[in-house]
Amino acid sequence: MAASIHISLKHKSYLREPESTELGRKIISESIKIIDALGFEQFTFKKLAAEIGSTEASVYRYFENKHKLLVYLISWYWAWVDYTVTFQTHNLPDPRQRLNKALEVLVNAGQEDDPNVAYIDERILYRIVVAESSKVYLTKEVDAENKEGYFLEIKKFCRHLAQLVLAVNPDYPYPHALVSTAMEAAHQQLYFASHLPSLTEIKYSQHAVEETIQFLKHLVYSAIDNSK
Amino acid sequence: MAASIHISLKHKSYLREPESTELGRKIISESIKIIDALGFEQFTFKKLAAEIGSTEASVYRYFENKHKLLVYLISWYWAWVDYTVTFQTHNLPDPRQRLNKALEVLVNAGQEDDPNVAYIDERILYRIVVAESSKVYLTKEVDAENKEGYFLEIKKFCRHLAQLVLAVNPDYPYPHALVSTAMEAAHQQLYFASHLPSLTEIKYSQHAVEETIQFLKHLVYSAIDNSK
DNA sequence: CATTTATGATAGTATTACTATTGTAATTAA
DNA sequence: TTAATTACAATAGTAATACTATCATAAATG
Repeated sequence: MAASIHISLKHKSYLREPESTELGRKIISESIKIIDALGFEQFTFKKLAAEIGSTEASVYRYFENKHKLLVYLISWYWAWVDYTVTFQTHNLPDPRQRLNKALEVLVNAGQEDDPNVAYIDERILYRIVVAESSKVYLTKEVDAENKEGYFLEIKKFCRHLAQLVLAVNPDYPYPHALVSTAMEAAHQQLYFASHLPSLTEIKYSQHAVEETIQFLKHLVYSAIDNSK
Repeated sequence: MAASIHISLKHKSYLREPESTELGRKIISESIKIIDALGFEQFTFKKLAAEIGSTEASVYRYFENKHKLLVYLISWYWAWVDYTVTFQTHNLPDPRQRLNKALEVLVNAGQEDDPNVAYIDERILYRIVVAESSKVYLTKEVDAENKEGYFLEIKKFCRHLAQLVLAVNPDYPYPHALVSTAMEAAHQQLYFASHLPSLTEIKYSQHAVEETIQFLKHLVYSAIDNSK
């Protein structure tokens, strides 16, 4: 198990920093469990407050609304994945090895003993990311929230992956489009495997993650190696 | 302009068939406009009823809730795209030509004079599909709704595209995963181009559609042609 | 020791997401 | 032609949601 780390976000989707207080950390850890159990639509601050033995009003002192809490969780996740990829590719000399490892982390994140944080269960958070993450930007407020910097972490990770792609082939013309597609596909294919299996060849089993990695690697390298 | 067509769905996301009455058709056409204008979260049956000069209770006789109305709209869209692809590829002899055309329709749908239906504005519906379609299956009810057949249309179109892929190369191992990825990517890349431009090379302009088609064709054919 | 800060307790509001009932005009069936 | 069905509008009402506001108090800080 890696040493304890601290992930800090570049924006303020929160009103008060949740990492800094006991109540704040309970809000994070318990909201992860409830969103996973009920889905984001059925998740309310009232249910959360009841679960942590606090009140709605107290939760509202940390986050303006549940959407901003989701933004926080998803941003935290991308910052954490970015850190994990940096960490895991650190000593790999070959660009292909680095991209391989990055894709493995992208699909596998939350399954292994990556760097972790005590009050966040990355495995459950990963399920939330798979099922709920597109809801953070598929709203009418996307442009305003983008200006506030709410998507800096996902953009940073996208840039990071795109650089790994360009290190393999500097002539590939769509590095960001390719990796943003792969980032979404990683989660979607796992979701399809367990809920809409006729949309994918990936089988819902203990090998789903490996199959998804295989699919993504084939997709990504076929595209990269087929340029110039 | 193609002859008027009738799209009928295989499931009953509705309580009463909206195509069969004046009020039903008004519910469909006006809900498309309001969801596009306000986003799905801000859309309510009360606002819809006010706009069409009816009442909430009357709208509830057609759809149990707004989620099922969205399921109806998105299902209708996929059935319509499937029909359009069938129509447009009908006389093309070469498998690559057919797959090309299918990808063009996928990205372009709603921009051209495809087969249409009087009370549905396909261009506006297309914007809804881009921004809201993943919300139909990213819910806790996905398995129950899948059993009800709510996703038959998207699955059918996925199967259709996968067959076109296999006609090009029968040895490609992930036809469904590839086309479900492409279906999502088509919409996502257009959305990113206009709201999160650093996630893609596609520029928000009158050429965004063409650039997306280029990207997708490169992605799909690289993968297909790199097998066996 | 004074004061700020964090939280809890409680109350209240507007909106949402419905359900139920009733009256009536238009269709359809006998 | 009349009787029965249906489609819809009008109205009322409920429980839950998504907040906002106020006040008291305990704990931390200066």
